Amino acid sequence: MVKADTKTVLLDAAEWAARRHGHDGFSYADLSKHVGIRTASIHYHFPAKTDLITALMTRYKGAIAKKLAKLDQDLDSSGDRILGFLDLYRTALNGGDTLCLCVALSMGRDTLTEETLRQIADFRGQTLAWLQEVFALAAQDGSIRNVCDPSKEAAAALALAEGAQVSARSEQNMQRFDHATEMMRQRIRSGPSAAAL
Amino acid sequence: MVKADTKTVLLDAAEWAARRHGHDGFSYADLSKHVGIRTASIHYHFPAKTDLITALMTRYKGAIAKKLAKLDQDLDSSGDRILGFLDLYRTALNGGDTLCLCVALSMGRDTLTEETLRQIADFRGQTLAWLQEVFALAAQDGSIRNVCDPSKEAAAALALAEGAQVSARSEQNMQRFDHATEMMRQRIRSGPSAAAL
DNA sequence: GTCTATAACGGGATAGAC
DNA sequence: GTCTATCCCGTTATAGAC
Repeated sequence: MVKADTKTVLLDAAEWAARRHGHDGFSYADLSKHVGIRTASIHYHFPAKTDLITALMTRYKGAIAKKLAKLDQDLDSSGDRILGFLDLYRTALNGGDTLCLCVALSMGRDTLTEETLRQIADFRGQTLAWLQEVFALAAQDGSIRNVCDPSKEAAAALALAEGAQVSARSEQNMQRFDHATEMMRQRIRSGPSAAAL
Repeated sequence: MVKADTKTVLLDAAEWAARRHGHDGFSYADLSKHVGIRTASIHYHFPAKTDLITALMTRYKGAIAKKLAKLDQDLDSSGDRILGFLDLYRTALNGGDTLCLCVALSMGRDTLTEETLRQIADFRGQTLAWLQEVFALAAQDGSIRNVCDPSKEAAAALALAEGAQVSARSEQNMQRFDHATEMMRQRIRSGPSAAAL
C-alpha cells in the first residue's frame, strides 16, 4: 500500500493513454516516457500488449463495480442513482479528454483479442444489470417518470451515456454531454408524474 | 457516369475500411489490395491520407444530407421521420460490421487533422439541425409523445443512435441497437398521449 | 527488474521510369 | 496514371548483459 509498485504505475499510465487515444493510439514507447522505464522493461511486467489490456479491463471493471455499489449504498431513490450514474460518465470525460475505457477500446480496430472483446461485453453486461435494477426500483419508488420496461430503459440509458461521451470528446466540449443527457435528468428532477409512458 | 473512375472506387473502399476499422485501422496497403492498384498510385489520387479523409467526409456529409432530405420528402409526420432516421443508423451498421463514418473517425487517435475534426463537428451539426426541425414539427403534429425542447430532443436522439451503434458493433449484434432504440420507437408507434413530459 | 541493442514488420510518403 | 524501388519512421517483441 505504501510504495507505488511499477505494475500499478504502468496500469495507471496505460489506462489514461487508452482512454485518451484508444487501443492503437498509444504504444509502449509512450508509456516509457510517462513512467520512466524503457519499453523492454514494460515487457517484463506485461509480456504482450494484450496482457496489458486484459489487466486494464479487469481492474477497470472492478473499479466501476465498486462505484456502482457505492451509489446504491449512498443513494436511496432510483432517480438519484441514475443522476449518480450520469455523473460517473460525465466525470469520466475529464473535460473532453478521456472516454470510458470500454467505449475507447470498442472503437479500436480489430487488433483486439477475443478475450478483450469478451471483457468489453462483460463490462457492458455489468453496467446494464445495474441499470436494469435501478429502473426496476424506479417502477416502485416513482422517482423517475414514464418508466418503461427496465431492460429497455437500461439499454437506452447506457447508449445515451456512451453516445453523449463520444460526441463530447470529439469536440472536447462537455456541454455536448450535458445537452444530450438533459432530458434524462428532467425525467427525475421535477417530481413524479401520473402519466405512464 | 458510365465508367467507375479510380478516385470513386478508392473512396468507396476507403469509406468501407474507415467505417469498419477507424482512421488508424486501415492503410494504403489495404486499399491497394481491394482496388488493385499499388499504394504509390493511390498517392497520385490522394497525396496524403488526410486528403483522402477530407474527401471522404465531404462526400459522406453530402450523401447523408440527401438521405435526410429524402426522408422529409417521403414522410409527412415527424414520427415517421424519426423512425426513418433510426433506420438510417441501423442500416449503416451493416449487421454490426460498420459504423457511421462520423462515429468511426471520432474514436481515432489524435492523428486527425484540425480540418477533419472540423468536418466531424460540421457533420454532427447538420444532423442535429435536421433532428431539431423534426422535433419542432413533432410539437405541432403530435406524432411523437412527450416532446420536450427540440434542441435537447435532437441532442439526445443523436447520442442514443450513435451510442446504440457503438455497442451493437462492438458485439456485432444488431439486437443491441434495436433494444437500445426501442423506447424511442415506442414514443411514436402507439399514438399520441395526453400527458406532457 | 531494468538496461542496451536489435530484430522483424508495417505504416505513410517520394523519386523516377514507363 | 500506374508502376518499381526505396526511404524513414514507429511499433511490438526478444536476447542477453548488468
